Amino acid sequence: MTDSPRPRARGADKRRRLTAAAARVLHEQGVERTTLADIAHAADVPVGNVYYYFKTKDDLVQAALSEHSAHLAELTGRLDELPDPRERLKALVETWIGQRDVAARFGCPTGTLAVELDKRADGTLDLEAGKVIGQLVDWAESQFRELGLPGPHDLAITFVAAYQGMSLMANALREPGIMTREGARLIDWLDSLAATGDRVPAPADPTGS
Amino acid sequence: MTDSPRPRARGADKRRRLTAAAARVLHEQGVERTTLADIAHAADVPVGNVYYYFKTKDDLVQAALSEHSAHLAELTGRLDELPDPRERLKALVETWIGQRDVAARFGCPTGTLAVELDKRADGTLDLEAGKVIGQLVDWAESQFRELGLPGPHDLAITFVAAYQGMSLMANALREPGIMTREGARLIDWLDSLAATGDRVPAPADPTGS
DNA sequence: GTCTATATCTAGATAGAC
DNA sequence: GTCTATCTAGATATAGAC
Repeated sequence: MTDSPRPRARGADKRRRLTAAAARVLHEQGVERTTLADIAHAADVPVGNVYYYFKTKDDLVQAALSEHSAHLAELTGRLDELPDPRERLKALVETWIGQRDVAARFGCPTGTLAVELDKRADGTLDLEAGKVIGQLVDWAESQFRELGLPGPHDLAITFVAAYQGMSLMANALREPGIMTREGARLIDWLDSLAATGDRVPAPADPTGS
Repeated sequence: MTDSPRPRARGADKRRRLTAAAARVLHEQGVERTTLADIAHAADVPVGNVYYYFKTKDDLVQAALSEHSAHLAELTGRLDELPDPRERLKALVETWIGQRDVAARFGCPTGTLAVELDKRADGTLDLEAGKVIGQLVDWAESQFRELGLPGPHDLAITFVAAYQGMSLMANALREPGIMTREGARLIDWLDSLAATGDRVPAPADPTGS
């Protein structure tokens, strides 16, 4: 508030570098196998200096999750500019297919983080990754609702589950082609929706599809 | 070799207990967060004694994977007694739904293990969990082939990916209901197959499963 | 604000007594 | 064959010099 002569100019830069490095390295190596030295080295910051910007390792994990969340928000924000909700969903699948090589090597950044954090018994970060996945579900649900499809929430769950499933399989079997084939199948599924019912209401069919 | 008066009677028992405890605890806590003391305690074996049965921690992880593989083989072996391949697949999905609570808390044992091991850069165990998933894919592929459906391998990938996806989502969002709803959807999908193409012959296929 | 040196703690692994 | 005591490495975190 007082006139501080921007003493944190380079400091903020280092914090940003550490956050970006954490997001990348934690995705590649997982939380438990990654040391602070790994992140510091990737960010080109002296090891001991990390604690000036982040009090604990978990704070860095939280920062990485925020990074993923912001990245997702930016991506969906761009997709929102497309006029048709169905085209937005299909474009998202295309994005995933485009990242098939990294998915086959390291899996979905948020999904694999969720798997690892869910193993925690203490209530520290075990649900934080789930929130980011929930953010994606919410966005997808909005698209399905805008399309007038019945059960938009369940459709969104199915949609995101398909992405997580194909990412895990591509990763476990080290086959990027799984992303391509399952992605195409997912797009077909999006196209098939409402082709059956067409009209909006859908009397009383909670099962959908 | 000589007539040893079964000195390994209790020894073999302890090894079995350690393997079973490893499978359970590694599923619940993950590999990196689980200590040898955790496994020893769960197996009711003194901590230092573990090394008499397993040279390294990774040996215990491998033993847990073998346990999961054997469990899967036993399960599919029972399903193979059903006359119709489609019923076998549907019965498997029912089994998964029946385990929804543990899936929502800890995820699929093999799938979460695969996610964690895939993060390893060294070539130690990073592909071992993928082999167990491949074992499931192979079994499912046999069923689809026996049904005379085109592209049985890809169908098997889709099938297992759906399972992994719904397990991960149920786990990340802590909602067992996802297993129920997505499981029902998966069964509907199985029923819908071949409704399109009707089955092309494959009348007497000697290779079939 | 930045960084080095170091304290502390934990877990994997081993030596050797019983 | 069983178990205890201990060694050692490495990682988080801190104290304090610059």
